[in-house]
Amino acid sequence: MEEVGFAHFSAREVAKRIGYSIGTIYNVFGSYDALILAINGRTLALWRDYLERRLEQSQGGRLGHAIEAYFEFAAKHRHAWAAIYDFRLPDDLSPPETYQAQVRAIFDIVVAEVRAALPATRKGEAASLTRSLLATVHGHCVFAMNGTFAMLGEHEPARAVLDRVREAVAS
Amino acid sequence: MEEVGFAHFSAREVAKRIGYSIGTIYNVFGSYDALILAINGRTLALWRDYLERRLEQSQGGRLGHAIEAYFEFAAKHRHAWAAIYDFRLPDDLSPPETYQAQVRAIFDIVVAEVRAALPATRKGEAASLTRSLLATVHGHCVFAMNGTFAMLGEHEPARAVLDRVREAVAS
DNA sequence: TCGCAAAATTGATCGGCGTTCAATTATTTT
DNA sequence: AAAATAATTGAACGCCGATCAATTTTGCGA
Repeated sequence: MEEVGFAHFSAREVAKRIGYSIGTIYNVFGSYDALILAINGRTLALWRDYLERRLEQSQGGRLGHAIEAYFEFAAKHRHAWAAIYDFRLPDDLSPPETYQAQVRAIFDIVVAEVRAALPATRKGEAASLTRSLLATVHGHCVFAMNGTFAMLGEHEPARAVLDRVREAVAS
Repeated sequence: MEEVGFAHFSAREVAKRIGYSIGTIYNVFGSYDALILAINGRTLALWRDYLERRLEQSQGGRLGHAIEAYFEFAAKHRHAWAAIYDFRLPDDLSPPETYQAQVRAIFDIVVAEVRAALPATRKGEAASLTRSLLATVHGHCVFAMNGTFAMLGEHEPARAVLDRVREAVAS
């Protein structure tokens, strides 16, 4: 996935590379979708690790470092990161609980940082504000990675989104 | 595309539905990627029309109406809208100029609204701020459409993003 | 109207994909 | 060693994007 990206990823190629047959892949994962979900879940775990390590070695400006971690991970693992969003389950299915837990684990890390950055009177907004700020950072990261920002003449997406986050926390 | 979504879209099915053979599709569009680009370009045009009409019948709170238009269009044309972002050209290619012009046309409409909402002293920031706010709205729309917000307990994404936009314009 | 060059259209063919499942091989248990 | 269980295989199916020689349709000058 990392190498070829979501569009050119194939279960057959996975089988070839690990020295098993295509049938074994299906015995283990059950379906193509489940294989993708397993890979994306693993990517989320790597992403959380990356974020945690990046925050460990951070003293001040922790929100800024969290944003940098978001952009850096997406840049270092373009294809694997994009696959998280390129893949969509059929409308009538939800991701497995283990997958949802991975998403919430990343969310929880960021909530703690946002809450710490908020004045005492606003700490109750932390969860709601974090959802919004994650979406904000994600939007900037998407436009940075897919060329939309380049098309519109934006060359400092990380700085732009940090401005947005600071405004929201300070408002 | 509208009907089956990017993942299940196929040039062969298009040929079947319009009563031509697969070969003719390739003679006209040249490649699968070019066909997708043509469809996505058309979706962008529909999107711009939708935005323009929505702003025509708007007196005050025009930025709010623009955001609503973003969300409404994405919801009304889920699959076609998602296809704009699901499709990625090979890394060494840029979208054709006509496609880029469609993107800029939408951008220009929003810049005018942002500029109008900005105090005189800040109108110079309009372009840069609009790029950032478009990314902000896009991020919220993505999380609303792909279930991330539902997973995290956010049920009013449009309200949240309007808060962000107002903060940025008023900051 | 006819003949013919240019343009448009076709669909068989190729290699590759997700998916299935009867057959086979390997492992464990008795 | 034999039987039972588990793991693995890969041919077969229908679909896909892509190609291109063969065919059909169109346009136009004589």
